[in-house]
Amino acid sequence: MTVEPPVTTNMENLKKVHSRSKRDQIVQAAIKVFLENGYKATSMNRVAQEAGVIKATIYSHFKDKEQLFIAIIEELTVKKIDLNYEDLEPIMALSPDQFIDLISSKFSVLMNDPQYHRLFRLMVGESERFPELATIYVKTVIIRGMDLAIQYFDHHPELRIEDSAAMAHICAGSFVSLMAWQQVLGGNKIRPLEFSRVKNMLRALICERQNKYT
Amino acid sequence: MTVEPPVTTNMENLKKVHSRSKRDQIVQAAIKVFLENGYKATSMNRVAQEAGVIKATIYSHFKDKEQLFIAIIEELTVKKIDLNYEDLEPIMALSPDQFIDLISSKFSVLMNDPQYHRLFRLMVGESERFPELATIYVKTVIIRGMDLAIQYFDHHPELRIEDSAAMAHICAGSFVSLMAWQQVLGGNKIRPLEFSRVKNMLRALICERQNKYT
DNA sequence: ATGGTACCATACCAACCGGTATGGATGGTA
DNA sequence: TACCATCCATACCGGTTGGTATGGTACCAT
Repeated sequence: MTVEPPVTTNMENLKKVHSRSKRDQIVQAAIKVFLENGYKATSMNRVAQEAGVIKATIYSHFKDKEQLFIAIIEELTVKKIDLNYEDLEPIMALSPDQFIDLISSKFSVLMNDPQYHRLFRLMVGESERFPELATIYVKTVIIRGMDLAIQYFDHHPELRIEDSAAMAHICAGSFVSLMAWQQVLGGNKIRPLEFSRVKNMLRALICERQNKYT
Repeated sequence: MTVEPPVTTNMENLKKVHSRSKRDQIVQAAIKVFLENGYKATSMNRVAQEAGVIKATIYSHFKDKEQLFIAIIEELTVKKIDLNYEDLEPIMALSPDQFIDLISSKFSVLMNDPQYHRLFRLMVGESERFPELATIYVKTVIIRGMDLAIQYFDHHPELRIEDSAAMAHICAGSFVSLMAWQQVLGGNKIRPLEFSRVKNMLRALICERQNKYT
């Protein structure tokens, strides 16, 4: 399977031998390999090769494979996806139509990002072996995203939404599950369901509710 | 532990007469070990030990590890979950309220079944390495379940649902994603969201729509 | 120069992997 | 009785795994 390590002396990168850039090299390589192969099927030799680094160098920055894995998951969640807390005021002022457009555009990005699909696979697949990482993912990605919708619904009593958290979940869950079964599980090749159809249906559910009471 | 001595007449089996119960032992053990550890982290030695069988016996029934894995996934989908096609007539006659109760009760079972959570983890986690298995899962589980809801909405034009497939997805997706982030990812320990709240919100969205036009 | 640090290259380790081989025990069938 | 397939037990195979050891090189601050 694995080929013998290359004999190329690679110093093509910066001569900065200081640790920070080396650590980043390792993390970036580990992200790629872990996302492609999962935890158990990823070998440290492969990570070292991908990083252009010797294996002992990895172990001088990370205690073991598990710590490296934790580091890359944190990199992919708290440091990257971490939904930058934009000002809430202008968002709260949006019309329901505009708000649907806003969150749709955010989920649409995830729909079309193969790397995010791999992260999703990894988080779900390893959630029993690494429950603390699943917790990080829930806290930094899921809850933060849903809180935005909850606040919006709470600020718009004219929508007559009795349970804003449940409604926020229905919105977010519809989009996430669409990505899961269409992109991650490959349902788009069996029975495609357009993102816009779900978006429009959600909009109808929310906005026609509004009309009913105005 | 205890081996069943009497074997019923297995006529349908052509080649191996004595093998059926052994094969089932292996499959059941493999289900347990694969669901607990994932594909790569499952060793054939461990499966053999769990089945109370020697490793060579496994290889006399299955060509290799991959074929055994495929067999257990098929066992867990087409042969087990396979939503038994009950008569559609009585279901189509249900009121929206009753229909929501019906599908809620079905998803509620999955919500509280740890083995199904593990199957979900396995399917999502291995969907890139075993796309054909993900396809089986989509065809036998997801699509069959959604078709029921699609037909119901199509049979109830008074609900004024413009896109029955999108609506069916919103219902199913809301429940599945709830299981995913509450049970599979452990969100219930961070921010619990009751199944009944989502159910009631969905009912409100569907039924109040009906009232509006009657 | 000196010492310290960060890295590379290679080799090495015990443990385990998927899978096979051999040889003996059992039990049903003819 | 003899046969034959199934299964057990053990040992074995080449290869890979996570992780370590050794020894050497380039750099940097003193």
